[in-house]
Amino acid sequence: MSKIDKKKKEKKESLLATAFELFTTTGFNKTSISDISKNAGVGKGTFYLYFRDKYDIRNKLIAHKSNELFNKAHNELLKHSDIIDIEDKIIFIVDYTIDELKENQRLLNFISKNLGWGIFKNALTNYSPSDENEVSFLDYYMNMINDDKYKFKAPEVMLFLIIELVSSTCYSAILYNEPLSIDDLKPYLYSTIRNIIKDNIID
Amino acid sequence: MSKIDKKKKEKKESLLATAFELFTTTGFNKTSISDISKNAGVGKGTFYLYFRDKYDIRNKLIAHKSNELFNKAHNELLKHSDIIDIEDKIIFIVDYTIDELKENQRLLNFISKNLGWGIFKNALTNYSPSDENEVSFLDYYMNMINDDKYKFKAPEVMLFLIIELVSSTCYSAILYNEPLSIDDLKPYLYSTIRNIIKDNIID
Amino acid sequence: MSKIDKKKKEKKESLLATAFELFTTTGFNKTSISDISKNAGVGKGTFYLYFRDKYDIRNKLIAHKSNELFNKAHNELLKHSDIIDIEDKIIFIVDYTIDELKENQRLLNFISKNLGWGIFKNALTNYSPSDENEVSFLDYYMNMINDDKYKFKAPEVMLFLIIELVSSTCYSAILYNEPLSIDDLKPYLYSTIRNIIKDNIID
Amino acid sequence: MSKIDKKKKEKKESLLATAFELFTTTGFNKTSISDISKNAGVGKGTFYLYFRDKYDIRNKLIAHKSNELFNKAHNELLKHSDIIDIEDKIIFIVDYTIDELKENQRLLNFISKNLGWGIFKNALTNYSPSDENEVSFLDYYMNMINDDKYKFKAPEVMLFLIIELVSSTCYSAILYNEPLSIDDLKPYLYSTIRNIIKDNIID
DNA sequence: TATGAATGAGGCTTCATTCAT
DNA sequence: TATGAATGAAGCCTCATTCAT
Repeated sequence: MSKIDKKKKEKKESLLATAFELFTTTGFNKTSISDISKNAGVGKGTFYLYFRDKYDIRNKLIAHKSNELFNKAHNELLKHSDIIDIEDKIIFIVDYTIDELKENQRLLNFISKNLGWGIFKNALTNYSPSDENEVSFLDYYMNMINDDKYKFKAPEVMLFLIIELVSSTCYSAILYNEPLSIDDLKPYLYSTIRNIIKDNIID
Repeated sequence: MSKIDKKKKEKKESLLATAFELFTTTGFNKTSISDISKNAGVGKGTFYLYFRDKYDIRNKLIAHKSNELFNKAHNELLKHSDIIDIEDKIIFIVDYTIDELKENQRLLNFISKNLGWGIFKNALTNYSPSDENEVSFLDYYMNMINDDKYKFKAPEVMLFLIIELVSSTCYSAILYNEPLSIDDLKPYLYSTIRNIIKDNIID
Repeated sequence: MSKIDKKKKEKKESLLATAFELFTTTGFNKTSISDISKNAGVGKGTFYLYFRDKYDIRNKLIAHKSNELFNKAHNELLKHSDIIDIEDKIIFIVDYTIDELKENQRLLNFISKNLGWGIFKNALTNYSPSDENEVSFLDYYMNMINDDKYKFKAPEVMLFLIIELVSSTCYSAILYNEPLSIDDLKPYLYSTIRNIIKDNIID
Repeated sequence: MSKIDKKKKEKKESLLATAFELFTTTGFNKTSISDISKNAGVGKGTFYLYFRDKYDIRNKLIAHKSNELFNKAHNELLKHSDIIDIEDKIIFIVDYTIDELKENQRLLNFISKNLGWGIFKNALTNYSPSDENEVSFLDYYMNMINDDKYKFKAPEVMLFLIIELVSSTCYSAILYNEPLSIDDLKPYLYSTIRNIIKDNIID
């Protein structure tokens, strides 16, 4: 990579990092492009060389951060060869992700406020891993489904239900302990998830 | 009520109605207080006599509209004396509400974007019915729980799970048919809800 | 007129006067709305209460200034009851106007750069004199034509040719003495104008 | 010409052609140097190697295009050896040029908006024909004057009057048919031109 | 010569809020 | 109470120009 390309990448990453920082502390609406540029140490015009507008950089951040999150969980799962059932695998990933978000509440806040099924799917589907170690989550999920000993009626719906349930309940539980703490919530949540999965098995 | 008080109420209601109209068509961010006042037929300064700012009127709208929604469902349920089990009652309310939102997607859009468990609970708890016919949803729900033949471990958590699951999945399904239409989703959804309830029964 | 209306009129006129001042000294392109507001002693937002944008205020200025100019000439002509022929009348008006512009080169610069037949006609036709002493130039001209002892083939074309000829040649002659001074140009110009008029007489 | 010089000329001409294209379609103000460079297929910095700024390239374009126009008319006139009188020659050139502009209204728009006597004379005087076939219009005109059977009082003033009259009236007539179409205007225009010329003859 | 990334001044416009009437 | 004129901060975005490569 040439010296110029390296500088370009640096700038872009500086902008992304700064935007994330500001979005999660100050809030998306209250963060201006001016703020982002200034804090990233680049000119205001430079922002527009890399992103169309505030929404553009936000969407790219969501895609990036979501995938990062799932890749971490995925890599962790790989280390546990004893987890075989899909139920257990999904619970593991959910649990790992929840714990991550518990540690990084700003990330949770940012993702939750912005991540619906639409953007989520879009982010995970369109995301082309630039790093070899990255894995498309949807591919990974479908492989998991296919490798399982059971067949499922509607795996996509199953994923949809689980993701929406987890993301919306965690938001409130982790950030506000409302109506109960995340640790207290977990048993109910996981039991519900297992039920969703069982419901989907074709006998 | 004096003539002056009537005029005051009229103005306030005109502002609320206009704000709802504009929030749901133009969007919250793109609606200015100027727009609201102008369309409500009152002066811009008048807005500030009744509401602190845009967020204030939005929150009041959410509380109002949410409760309206649940009251409609509640009144409808009263007509069905044959529905006795709490499972069936809850499904009935959810189903009725979903159908309402299907018919009024602008309302869905407005509420979903803004309604998390926090605001929801706040809205439903703090809402003091100004009309005799209105009923506090939380009171109503707790009565339903107590009247049932079963006892439940954590009724609030149960409600939390159901509300979050329903509201987040419906948003995507009704508005975008993603990942499937609301009618196709219903069986999965209701089955999951029944499981959540069953899980909570104390044997 | 109420106190408020008086203040409004004051602001508007301050903006118009300042804009004219800046357009004619600094140039239209180099004048920003910020400049106009600041120099007019009003807030930037106030500008937008009275004018849509820079082009709006410019057009209103052109209409206003053009009519002012012609009204002066008209009023002067009224004092010369000995000028009877339309040829003489037109020459008088042209001559008077040229002399005015000679004294007010900034006005000339402003009008010439912006005044084509289209805007000119528009300005003079649509201009509704708010002052009793003002007269619509086009009405005035057509009256002159009708009152004359001769009939004319195409009075509008005649006016068109004269206006375009005068305005375009004066610009260069007055402002730059190119290719000759306005005083040296006058004989040629007036002779040409008389020829244009004679050409149009229906025998 | 070396290969490098040829490439340089290519770039310059590409810039000129692109600028003309953009100025006449998008408008001078709305065309940025970025647009010009990009569409010309060269780097933005390259623009500054050949032109000082946007005004510089515009002026060069005016000079170039104006002369091109008159050269075409001149070459056409050469084919008509039967046109001898200066009156007829001038009318021929004017008529030919008007017809050209009628066919190329974008060119008319571009030139008219920018071409006053000052720039015009500048363009035609300073223009050093780089091509052998090109002729300096002013030289050509003065030759025509000297060769004629009559002597003229002020040939330059005569030219000035004619050019300003034609260019300002044509703009409105060709582009907007205001106040009449160019074809309807021609008789009045040519008659006026002939009068201007006759007025200038020294008996 | 040629490039195009980087800059930041500067323009336009909106809008929440105030306050004199 | 009710109004809406006035404000100016703040946001967005463009673009001429420079300069390291």
